[in-house]
Amino acid sequence: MDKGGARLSFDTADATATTAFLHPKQSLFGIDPFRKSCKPFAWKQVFMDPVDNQHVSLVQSSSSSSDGKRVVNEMDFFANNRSSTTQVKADDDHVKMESEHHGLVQENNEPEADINTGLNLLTTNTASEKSVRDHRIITSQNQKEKQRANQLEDVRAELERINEENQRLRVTLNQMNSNYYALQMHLGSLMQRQRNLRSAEGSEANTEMNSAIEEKRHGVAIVARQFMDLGQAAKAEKDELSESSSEGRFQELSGPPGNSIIESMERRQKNSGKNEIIPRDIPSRKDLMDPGRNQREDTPEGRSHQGWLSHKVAKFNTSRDVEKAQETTAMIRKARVSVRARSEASMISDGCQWRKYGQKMAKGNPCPRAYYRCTMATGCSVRKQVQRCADDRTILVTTYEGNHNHPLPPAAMAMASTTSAAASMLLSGSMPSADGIMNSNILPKGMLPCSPNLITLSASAPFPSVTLDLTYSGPNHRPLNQIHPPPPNWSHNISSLPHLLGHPIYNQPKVLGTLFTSQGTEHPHLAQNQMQPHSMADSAATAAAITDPNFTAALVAAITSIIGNSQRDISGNNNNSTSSRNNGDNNNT
DNA sequence: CGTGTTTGACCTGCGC
DNA sequence: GCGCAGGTCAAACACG
Repeated sequence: MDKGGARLSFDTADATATTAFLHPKQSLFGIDPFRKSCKPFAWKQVFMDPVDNQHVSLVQSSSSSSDGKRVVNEMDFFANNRSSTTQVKADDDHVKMESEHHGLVQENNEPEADINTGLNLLTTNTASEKSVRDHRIITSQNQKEKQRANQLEDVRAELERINEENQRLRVTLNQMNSNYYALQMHLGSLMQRQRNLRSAEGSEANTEMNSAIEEKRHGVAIVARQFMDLGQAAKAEKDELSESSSEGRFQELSGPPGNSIIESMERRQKNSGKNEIIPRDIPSRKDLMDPGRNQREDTPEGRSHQGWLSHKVAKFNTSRDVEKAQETTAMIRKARVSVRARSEASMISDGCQWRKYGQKMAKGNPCPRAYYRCTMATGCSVRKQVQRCADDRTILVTTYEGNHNHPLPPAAMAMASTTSAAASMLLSGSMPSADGIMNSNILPKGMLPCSPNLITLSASAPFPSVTLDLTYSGPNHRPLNQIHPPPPNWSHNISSLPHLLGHPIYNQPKVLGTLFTSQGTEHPHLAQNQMQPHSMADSAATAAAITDPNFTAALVAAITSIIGNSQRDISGNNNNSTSSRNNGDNNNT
């Protein structure tokens, strides 16, 4: 029996249920008064073995037998562990309690059984002793009530504690799920790139790749850890890793998906440079952490902050590399994820805190574009633009840029992870070649910006972007997970890929292989080289990421979060006074 | 008085 | 070089 007592609940055949809380140190003697009032000769008894404090018995007496004998039912809950025997004896008007009674084993349901309640009480028929016995019974009942109340409070407190624990675990689980989805996509992109490299390089490169695979395995584990702790911790981790591993490759593998834009851009640079090694551009990272600094970083003072990887910079610090690094910086900074959602509110709730720093009238749109900066941490580089769609003003287009350098609240995790994963997918998973998506525009014209498609990739200048369309609520629009036949031009239409969602069989490398094969070649590298600007492989790789059911789940989580928050936002904004100065803006979400 | 918003000025990149 | 458009800055302002 549990140390804190046991809760016994019986539902006997005659529909009487008795519940008692027992303390191991206490033997209980309980008589059901209600039942007794109905059936004067029926009673129940619950008691505990005083010897081992673990033996609990229920004794039930019934007056139903026609010959006047009581039928006693005993339930022994610990019969297997039983070392001493407690006997139960029922009598017409009293319970005889004997002192220590050992050695006699009485079978259940045996009438005329002796009773040993273990209370060490001697009972007779004298009035004084009866009153004493009654007093003890009452005292026992009072104690039982107190015990019960205490137990209830304990249980209640325990329940609250468990509930809190549950909430924490749920939050943790959500975070881990999001991280998992992002990681999976990241891994898929890495494997795709590995495949390309393997085919492109000779046996020497293959040897190198094998070591990379080993590093990758290690790196992925580290990725998971890093992704849980974005920001300085990840930065420090990278620093540490860079000292103990082969240089560039390991770093790119160990980057957390949250920072995968950076990694991806560097990968892009590598690939575009025909595998030449590009230095990890320090300003680019710094730029992400503090974009306002990027205009000042040309000064020696600005460069003085680059020390944490200066030994690498010196290694590859050619003017060409610097130039490429600057391009990388720009690309990283420009990589964007747009979210289209229907909202009456001026801003969708994404769990972060934002400060408006500007507003501008954009050409071709009567609605002003608002500029926000994340204020959850000093130096956080994330910015977002909020603008209503010109064609449908109920649609709010929110464009995110950059990576948070701080832990996110649970409410922000879904959106942040989704946008980060989308950006990662855009910049890495779909980029087997350098020129792939950047020089192509996968989208058919007219996809942007108000199409009802879920995901839209655009690599058109000046920066790559991915649009998550959450306006899928129309009656003519199908649910996300519903299976659709792929449209004929699906390979060029990433936004139609959600039509394939719901196929659980996909695993990204297989999908990639299948897609390459379906293109008519089994050699990814060959396929890549044969690709048109509207790259099939690019599309396929991205398709693999998007069609991953896990990505769907991440998206759905984000959508749910957004919709829920958005609706709360709406009601919240409706409560706000219609402040003209705020122009309906509510920065704190 | 601190915080956040507004808004005109300024900067930057790009196309011509 | 010039003009345009997007993006950012920062002083002024409003609000609690």
